[in-house]
Amino acid sequence: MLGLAEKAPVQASLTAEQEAFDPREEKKLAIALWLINSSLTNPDREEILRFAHTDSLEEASKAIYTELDKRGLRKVFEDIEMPLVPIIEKMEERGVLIDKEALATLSKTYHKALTKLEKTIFTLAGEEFNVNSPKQLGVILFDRLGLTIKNQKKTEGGAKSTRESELEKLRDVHPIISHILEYRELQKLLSTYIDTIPTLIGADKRLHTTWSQTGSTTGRMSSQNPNLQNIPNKTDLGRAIRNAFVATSGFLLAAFDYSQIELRIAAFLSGDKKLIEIFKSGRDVHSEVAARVFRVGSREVTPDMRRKAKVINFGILYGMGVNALRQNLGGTREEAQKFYKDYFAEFSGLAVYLDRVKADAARKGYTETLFGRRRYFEGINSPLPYIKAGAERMAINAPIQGTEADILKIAMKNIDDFTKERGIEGDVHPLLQVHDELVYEIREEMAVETARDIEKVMESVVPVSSTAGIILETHVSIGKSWGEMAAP
DNA sequence: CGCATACGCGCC
DNA sequence: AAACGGCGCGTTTGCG
Repeated sequence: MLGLAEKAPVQASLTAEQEAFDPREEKKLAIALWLINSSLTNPDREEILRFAHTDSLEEASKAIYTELDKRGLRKVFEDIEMPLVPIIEKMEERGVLIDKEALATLSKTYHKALTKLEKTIFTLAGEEFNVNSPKQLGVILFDRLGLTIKNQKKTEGGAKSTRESELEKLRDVHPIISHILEYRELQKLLSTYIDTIPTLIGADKRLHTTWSQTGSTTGRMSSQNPNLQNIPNKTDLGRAIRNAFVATSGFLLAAFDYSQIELRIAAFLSGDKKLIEIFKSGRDVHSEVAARVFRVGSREVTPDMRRKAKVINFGILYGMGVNALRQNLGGTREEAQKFYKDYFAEFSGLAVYLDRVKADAARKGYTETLFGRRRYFEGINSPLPYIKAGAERMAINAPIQGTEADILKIAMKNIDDFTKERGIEGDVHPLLQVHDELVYEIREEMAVETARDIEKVMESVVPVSSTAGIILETHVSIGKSWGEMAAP
């Protein structure tokens, strides 16, 4: 059947030199290359060789390190990324203990509820269909039941979207909607977490994710098989999954998170006087921002004013425009426009900074974090407005998210150093990194004391002289599981 | 049948 | 239309 010429294996043959090249050196090369061009996430050997237009790793090595120095990335490489390599290896090796029975219990409960919801949905729809299929669901909702949404969002492929934010608009229009939303939630929790995690547990009853040190364009880490950076936290049903992430006997879990770290970074990178003052005051940032934008006293801030301030505060970090702001706030375009204008009139230092980041990115082609990590932007000078605007949003976010990534990576190293200095490496094990949070397993009798020390180590990662006096406030909580943690 | 894509959604 | 940055992944669907 198969001719010999067909299906010839397209395997790149390894040269003797490539065979002999130290795998650890190759791993370092991959990291160096990613620092040079962070679009190349998780670069493989092929990418490394392609960069230097060679089939010799030795040659590629020279080219890559030369380029690393040329772009001023040596310090990021040596001081941030290299020390992290063995730490990540230890994290992968140790893994995190999973309470399989807890997940089995959840599975039973949620499957029962799911089946019940499905029945109700079929009754309300008047027929059976696959609720997991957006296509079939769309037919039921928009054709058979004739439900309509004004300004109905379309999907990439042109179909009427059934995503949550659209269904929310129909919640009060038809009783099937709330059931579908509940069904979606349970289905997601079961298929992605509750019924999948148990299949990935090792003989040691622990979950060993694979961490990617070079997994994002901004400097962040990523996690795969499974992704432990998106374990549910928002809803009670989802958060219950965290109860299954437990400490080994004789240990406790300790979670440390940097409070509002991205906004703090935006404050000191921009040098915005008022935002800096708010953080230095130690008060609630969203309330204080609301007070200033709406020109009321701190005590006169209503929950709705705070909510709006929170939306725009987060939006800033992502380069959000007026339209996206309106989308999030509800309300009219004019209201959103006024709010947007008032915000930047008040925080003018932030406005100037954001413009400067865009201008610098356009001029130089890249942005830099506090520590010099770079991200390049293909489309920053594109004649196509939407391409340029897209690149500008990424450019605004990159120094902020990237500085956060730098800080977390340095924190991991400094905590590792701290435990070695104390001679307690065997009592303090890093388990997880979730972008602004670190989770450790610490020997029970020393957990509280050590947690307080680690908290201080984290707050000292960047000297206040570099943060305009803003403290990188860190919160710690301790518990037997990731789901039931409390301040010590 | 395996694979890529569309869609949707979990986290920060 | 979309209009907000960064990830990984499950299910469905259509294709070869």
